[in-house]
Amino acid sequence: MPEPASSAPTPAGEGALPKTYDPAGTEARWQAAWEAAGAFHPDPSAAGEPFAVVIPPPNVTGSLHMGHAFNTALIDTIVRFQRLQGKNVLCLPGTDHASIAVQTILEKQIKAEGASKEDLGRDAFFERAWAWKAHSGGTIVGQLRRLGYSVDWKRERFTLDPGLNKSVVEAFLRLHEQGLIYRGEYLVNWCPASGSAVSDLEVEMKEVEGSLWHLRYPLTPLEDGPTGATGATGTAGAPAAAPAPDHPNDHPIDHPVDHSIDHLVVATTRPETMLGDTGVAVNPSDPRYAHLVGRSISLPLVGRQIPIVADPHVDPAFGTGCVKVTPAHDANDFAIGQRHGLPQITVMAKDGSMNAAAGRFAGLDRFEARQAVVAAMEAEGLLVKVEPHRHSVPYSDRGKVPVEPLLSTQWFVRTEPLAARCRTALDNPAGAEPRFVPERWSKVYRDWLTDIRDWCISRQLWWGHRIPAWFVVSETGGVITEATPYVVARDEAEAWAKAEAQFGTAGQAAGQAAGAVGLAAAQPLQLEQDPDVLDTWFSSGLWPFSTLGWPDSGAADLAKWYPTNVLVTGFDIIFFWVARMTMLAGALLHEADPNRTGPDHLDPAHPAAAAPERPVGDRDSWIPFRDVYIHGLVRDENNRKMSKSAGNGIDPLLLIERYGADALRFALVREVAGAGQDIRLDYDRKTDTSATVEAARNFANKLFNATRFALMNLGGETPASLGEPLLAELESEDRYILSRLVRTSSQCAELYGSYRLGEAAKLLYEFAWNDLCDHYIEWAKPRLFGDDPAARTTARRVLARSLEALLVMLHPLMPHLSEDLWHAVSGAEATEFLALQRWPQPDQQWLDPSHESAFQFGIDAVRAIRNLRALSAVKPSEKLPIGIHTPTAARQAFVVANQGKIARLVGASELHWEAEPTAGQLLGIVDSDAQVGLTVPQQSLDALRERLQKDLVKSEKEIAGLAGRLANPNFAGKAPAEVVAECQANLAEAQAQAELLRGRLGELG
RNA sequence: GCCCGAUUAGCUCAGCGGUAGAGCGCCUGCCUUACAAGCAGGAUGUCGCUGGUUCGAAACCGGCAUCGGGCACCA
Repeated sequence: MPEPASSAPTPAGEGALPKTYDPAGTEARWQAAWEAAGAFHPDPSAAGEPFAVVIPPPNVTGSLHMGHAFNTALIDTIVRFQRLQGKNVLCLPGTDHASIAVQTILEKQIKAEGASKEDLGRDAFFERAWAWKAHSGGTIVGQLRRLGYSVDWKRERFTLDPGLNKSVVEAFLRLHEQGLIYRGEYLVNWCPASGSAVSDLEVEMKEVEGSLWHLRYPLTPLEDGPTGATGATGTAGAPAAAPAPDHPNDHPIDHPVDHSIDHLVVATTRPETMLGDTGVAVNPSDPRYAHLVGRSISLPLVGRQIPIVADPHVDPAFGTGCVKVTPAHDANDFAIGQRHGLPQITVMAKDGSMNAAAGRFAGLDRFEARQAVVAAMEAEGLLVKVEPHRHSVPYSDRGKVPVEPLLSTQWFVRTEPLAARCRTALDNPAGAEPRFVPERWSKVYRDWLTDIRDWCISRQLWWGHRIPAWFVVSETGGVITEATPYVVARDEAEAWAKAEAQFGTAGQAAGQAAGAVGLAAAQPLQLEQDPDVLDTWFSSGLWPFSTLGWPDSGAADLAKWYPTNVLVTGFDIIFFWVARMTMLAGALLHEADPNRTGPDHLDPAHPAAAAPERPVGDRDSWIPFRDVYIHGLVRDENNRKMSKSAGNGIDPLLLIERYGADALRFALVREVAGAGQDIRLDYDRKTDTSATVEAARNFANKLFNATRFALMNLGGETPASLGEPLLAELESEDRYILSRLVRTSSQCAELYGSYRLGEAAKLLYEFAWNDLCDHYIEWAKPRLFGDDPAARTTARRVLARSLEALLVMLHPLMPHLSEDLWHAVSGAEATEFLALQRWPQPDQQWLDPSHESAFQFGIDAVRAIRNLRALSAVKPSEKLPIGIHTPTAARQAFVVANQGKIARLVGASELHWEAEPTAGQLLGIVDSDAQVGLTVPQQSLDALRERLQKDLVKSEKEIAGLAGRLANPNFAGKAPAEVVAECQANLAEAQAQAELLRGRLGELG
């Protein structure tokens, strides 16, 4: 016995064995053993087809929930299966720094201490952040280990570690060089709570009950109206001036031009933004207002003269058909403003309060300002009405407050060229890249890549990758503005070099070095690194290659394992993550060329360079993963998505402690049969129990006991020492289980390989519980318990083979249990691992459906007898004479050959067989060709009669259906011949059975 | 508004052209020396509704209903 298996089954004779499996000790032991042996630390130069998965790095925001356990169970099942296929498997773990989420947590903590991050300063803040990372990351890694994740911990990465920072900087630099990153002032989603810009994806629309305020905007009288004011909108006048004469419908006759209009009414959900209005827009084809286009409005409360412009965006049917235009605070207005050259006036500060441009409202919070503006308008008699209005408001995912569209200078990734490349890959005629499983998600992915908007990647945060751009602040008076020139560089030294080359005057380098030495240069060069950091998803987007060593293309891991084989993740991050990875890979690895010069050249001396890896020239092989397996979410007992924020998450460790990691894993995977569908976990919060996981735990225990039984009956032998079963010596149940084994091993491999993991789990469950335990072992017991050495050896061989193969196949799903039991059964050294064995290759000769069906008759006959016994009043323990009646020679032979086994299984004092039943027996029907009979006192026949009646009704119903079908000439004419034949056979069978049933009923009276 | 799922036994879900399955639960009986976390036997469904295609539909197509999700969004 291997030492690690202290609580594992031990061969008979070593004293009392536990009757139940105790997962806790076993799981911890094997996790330690695997890791100590480096079992999952692959060598890129080793042989074997590469198979790589990078795990979705969990955020270091606390601990993992059931969704992570689910993802882990799926990935680990896949990679363990591939390892059993003999591939050189890398499964790379890591965690994500989650800028905004972690910073939010930390700031909350700091605030609770009565301070701010500015009070602490960057250095002290980072100390806290890294301490937090160590704590949370440690918890997470501990949880992943506890699940038995077969990842390579030596390659564990963190998105903010130095290696990944190098990738991030390099990626930024190259994208910038390619013109795919730009900086500029645009309207961005501003989260006042976190004080940062966020991307479109981090904004969630929420329906709220708001109000629609109708405000009166007086027209500036013509004589006062500085006609020059309309000059800026000159372009707008042209299309709006006269409705096209060839579109008479555009000019309804019941809208006579009203020259008495002296004001317009606009409707808004955000009255406070009126302070920043720079125009009012109407639809160009709206006859009510066409004549006013070009006139001016005197903006109330502010007094600014703003033009009336004509813009097709305005829906004449909504409200009054007049829209106030606030280009600096609304995306649509921004676009209108651009089209008409309207100024952009920002009236809010970055903390969500009103700024100086808001005049007397300055300093008020945006929501206070809303009330104040409404009150002021009302006081001036300009509030026409207020209507309740249900509408969507953009909320910040993290900050949980409405985002403010705000003009701000930020960095952006130009996404369209990247998205176009991804769309092309998806349209690859040789097969979509990546291939989504289930396929329907590719549509979601494509839709998002179509009409994509640029990606704002800068964040006004501290925790994250600092943007590798240095501003030449000496060019703009020592401050950073939108106009400040900058250089993008790998580090500060390179930044200085670049800046000098572009802007340099002699001496600034010395100035930098010496600091205090003031040179007489009129304008010494001053550099200042951008204080902002990058969106976390920018670094996550590099994950499949940054973790493998990119941009160092001499990296052996990159050469061996890129592109990875499959990405396994939830549908909720297809946009955030999957699409970002493919887009960034497209920009950074698309041109991958082994001959390129510079730091990326592949050193021909490196072993990876010579290894015959997958062809680099493969079309679109830059796509970082061949398959994307999208799984559902874990929902709670009330069908709600489990999440931290909803507070309904379940710590997987609770269930692991109660049932074991293998049980939890098996339960999660078994539930996933319909790939991509959400799974519901029936978790009882009061008792911390789950029937689903409990069932899996019971399955684990069943396997444990089956192995215990085997060990007690293999006489200390192992599959290897016993040798292969010999075909000539096999008995019915041997033929049955071996044939089932051949089919199960190939079906199961097919299911695992095509990500139908739930089906694989169910298949193995049935094979183990039904075929092996219920049927094989029970039928083989007489030989195993008997004293015929030859027969016993054959049964031992078959049992040992089948059980060992089962444990291998089960290993991806229940790694610890299978590893433990495999050691016990195989007698393998403690230094050997099931995890590194090969998928079973049972002898194809064993496959024999005719033997399977022959044995199935035995199963059916036993069941029929047991059923009959249950109906009779005979005590279960009482042995009695039993007969099996069948005219078929093969079946008679089967009964003869298995007489003792069957007698044992049905509690027969004597088992006889005859073609026809003898009189005086209580008879049960197996099928039209076989009956079973008990010799019992004629009592309690009512139950039997009832049963037979029921069967007869069923039979007759079947006959009616089948006969009806066959009577239809179209059926006989059009259905395939084999279907018709089958139908006829079924009918004959049903008729024969009905005949027997009637006979029995007749006898019973 | 656009797109996508789901609707099958009491519950959770498979099945996706040949006439309905599993697990749990339920009923009955068993401490049968691997396992009561077990064994044996059993019951349970007009497969959401409605048209159509087909010899044949739970499955394929159209419509409807209910539930859920995603995207977009007019002040």
